[in-house]
Parts: sequence; C-alpha cells; structure tokens
Amino acid sequence: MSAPIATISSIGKYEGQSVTLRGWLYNMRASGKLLFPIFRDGTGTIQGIVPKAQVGDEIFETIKSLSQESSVIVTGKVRADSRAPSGYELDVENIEVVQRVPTDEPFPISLKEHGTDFLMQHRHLWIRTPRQSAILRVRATIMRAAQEYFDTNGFTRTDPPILTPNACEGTSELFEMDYFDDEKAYLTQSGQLYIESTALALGKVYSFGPTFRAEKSKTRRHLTEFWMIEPEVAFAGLDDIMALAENFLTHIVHRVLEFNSQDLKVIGKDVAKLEAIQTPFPRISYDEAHAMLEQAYKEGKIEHPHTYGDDFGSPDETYISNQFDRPVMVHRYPAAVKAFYMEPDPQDPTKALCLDVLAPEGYGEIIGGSQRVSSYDLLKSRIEAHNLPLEAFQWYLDLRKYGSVPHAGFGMGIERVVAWVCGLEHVRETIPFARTLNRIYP
RNA sequence: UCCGCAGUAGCUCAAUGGCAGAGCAUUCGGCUGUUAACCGAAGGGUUGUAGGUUCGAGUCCUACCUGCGGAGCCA
Repeated sequence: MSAPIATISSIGKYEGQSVTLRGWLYNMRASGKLLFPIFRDGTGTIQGIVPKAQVGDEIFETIKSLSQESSVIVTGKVRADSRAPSGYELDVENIEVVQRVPTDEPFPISLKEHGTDFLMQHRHLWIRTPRQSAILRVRATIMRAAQEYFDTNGFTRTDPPILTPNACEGTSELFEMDYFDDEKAYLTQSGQLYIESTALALGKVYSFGPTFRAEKSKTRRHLTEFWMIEPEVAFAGLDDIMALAENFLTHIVHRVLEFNSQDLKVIGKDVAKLEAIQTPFPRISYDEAHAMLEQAYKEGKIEHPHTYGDDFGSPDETYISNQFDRPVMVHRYPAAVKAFYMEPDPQDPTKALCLDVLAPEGYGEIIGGSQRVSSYDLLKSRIEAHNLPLEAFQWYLDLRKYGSVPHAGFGMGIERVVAWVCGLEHVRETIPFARTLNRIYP
C-alpha cells in the first residue's frame, strides 16, 4: 500500500487519487455482488464501494465477512459522488484487517436505539458513534476557545490545588479522603479562594480544571465531577466581570460556529440560535427578575409563586431564561442567599454584587460570579457569622490585610455550556466519562 | 433526603390474570447503488431479587435491589 495516508475529513483534496485510510468499519450494506462498507477514522465517515467483479473474490469475501468496528487499513480511489452525504466515496482497491471483531461477541452499540443505562455502561464504546464524537469535538473547541480568550487578553493561568484542607465555601458536600496519617483532605469544589490570591499577585488570572461536588443531585444539569474555568481580576468590580462574561461567552460560541459547523449538523443543533448570541446580553437585577416571576405567576405561566428574598429555583431560572434569545445576566441577589465572600452593594447592603448567567432554552446557570469582599473586618465578621473556622481562613484574610483591592471573578461550568451549545438533553453526554450520583463505571 | 416512572432475548420494546412475542443484532441464503437498505430462514428466555394472593402471575400485593426523571443544592 504505497498510497498516501489520508483522513476522511480532508479527503476531498485527494479526489481522483488512491489513498490509504486507517480506521474502523462503521456499518455495511450489501446488494448481491456489491458491498457498501462505511468506514470511520475519527474525523468522519465515508462509504466504500466494493464490486466483486472488480476487486476479486478474496478482497470481496474479506470485506463481506467483516463485523462492525473491526479495525482496518483500506486503500481506494477517492471519487466525488452526489449520492454520498459527505460528497465523496471510496472505490476500494485493497484492505488489510488489523483486528476482526468476533461475531459471537459483536460490537454492542448497534445503529438502533439504546437506553441510557446501556449506553452509559458502554460509554467507552458509545463515544465511537458519530453524534458522541461530534459532541466531544465541540467540547474541545469550547475548552480551547475559553483558554484562548483569557490567554490573549492578558490573563495568566494559575491552577489551584485539587486537594484542599477544608471546604472553600463551607456549604457544599465534599469528597473526603485520608491525607496520610492524621489529616483529612477534600477534593476541590472551587478554586476561587486560591485564585483570589494569585490575582493579587499577577493581576488578571484564571484557573481551569476539574471540580468535585458530592451533593446527591440527580438532574440533567449535574455531575459530581465537572470542569470549571474561573477568571479573577484585581481592581475590578461587578460591571467589569459582567462585560468580561458576555465577551467571553460570545467568543466561545463564535469559535464553535467557526470550527464545528459539521459537528453541529450531526448533533442536530439549530445554528441560528447560536448565531443570535451577540453582545450585549440582557442584564436584569434580582428585583426585576422577581417582578417578572410575580407577573408570570399571575398569568399562570409558572406553577409556584416566587418568594421575595429566596434564591430562584430551577423552574424560575428556566422561565427567566426563556424570555430571552441569548444568555441573561441576573445581578444583585439578596446577600442572605449568597456566599459569605461576596461584596455588598453600597447602594443597598442587603444585596450582593453578584451575577448569575442563565443560558437560553432552559439550560440553567452556566456562570456564577461576584465582586469579593475587600474589607478585612467585614470578611472576618462574615466568616464568623457563617460559623466557619477562622483559622482555616487566615491565609484568605491575609489577602485583605496586605494591599487589599476590589476584585471580582466568576466560574463557568464547561459541561453546561457544552450542553447548551449542542442542545443536549443531559450533561452526561458532554464529558468523555461522566461521574454521576449512581455511576462511576467505566 | 423527598416525589414520580421503569426493570421481559445481546439491544429496543409488546403480551385483558390463561401457550413467552416482534424488530434490530448474530448465523445461513437471495439481491450490482444501498442510505439505521431490503427479502427469506435459523438459533437465542431463571420476565431484576425474595416472599405472598390465586386452579393459574410477566401481569395483582409486600419488601428489597438497580436505573431513570424531577425537587432541594449548585456550575
């Protein structure tokens, strides 16, 4: 096989030439002495044409007996064909079988429908299917675009530790483990407190890594292990990070539109909804959002009334986000329902200088952030009021002792963004191997 | 933790309390342009587990197990 090695996604440039593809048999149809094997190589799929009269008995029988997902090295001539979905077909000339899938134990993921449990139990194989591969490519673009945005806007990446000595916020359920002989360690649930310190060292920073929540949530929006990207900016306030959040999200969506149009097509996402994502994003205060919900309840559009002062529930967030065609930024929640480190609004100290970004189409909160308390005394009293161990937060208080400045940041959950951008039912499809309440296999 | 739904062939699902079924997958046969191809045939079952009601339970009752969806909490 002396033909050049090609990939399916860029096979068009070899039209009329013989090429070698390395991949797997995705599916095969047959019509008497004519075979239609479909090959995939991780970049796409292409249909091969195998007429018995032209390839000879040996090659014909070799291909005819191939089972789904057998690995092959196949050589053939690239031919443009209007009947092919991708525009090209491969007139097979030769094939080398790398490994034959045994027919008494065929590839489990057939092309028919499967249930969630079965697919998740075979996630290591499920990711070979075109839709799942497309989602993982979109995820990769989103992660790359997110880093690219910060890297090209003066941010320095500073990753916080994954093993932490205590609860960052003192609220969420944490995964606990032994740390050598007589200490406990916890998997990080947010790197925020740590990047506040790197922000005061480097100015504009971000972190990007896995985050763990041991909460027993089982909804389409929750994973116990998920990836979060968090910027933190010194000398910045709420307005600054609201502007940052909308520019950041817009950049990400544009990059996906630029690089993944074919994947979005496979996934079945309406691209027009993504093209509508442009700055500025609508901004509403908590009070305005509450008024919206009150009106909606009067009109019978939501089931339960929203109590002023409470955080928004999932159905509330869905209703609010459905009123807009792009992400909506809700700001200035009551301080009482938010974390202890959030700066009070000088105009109304009962409110926090915070924001939630709610994705369109009911995908919920994709970004949460705030301006941080910069006063030593206020932060200390907040820690005490929340019954948090002061000694554990001593280093955090130091940031307010040695050159404290106003600073702000947010965290964005990658999986929820992928789910929103792709239009998926569930975040478990947005990560190669989802960790959920009832599943840690494979 | 609470509320709801489900569990039958490798997979997706049927079966009024009365003989355990179909499609896909697999094997064999047919078909030279198929698009989750199609046509014919074959093999494939401890109906999640344990108990109970009944002449008779996949079906009704109880408990448990597993999974799914939602709430709360969060990104």
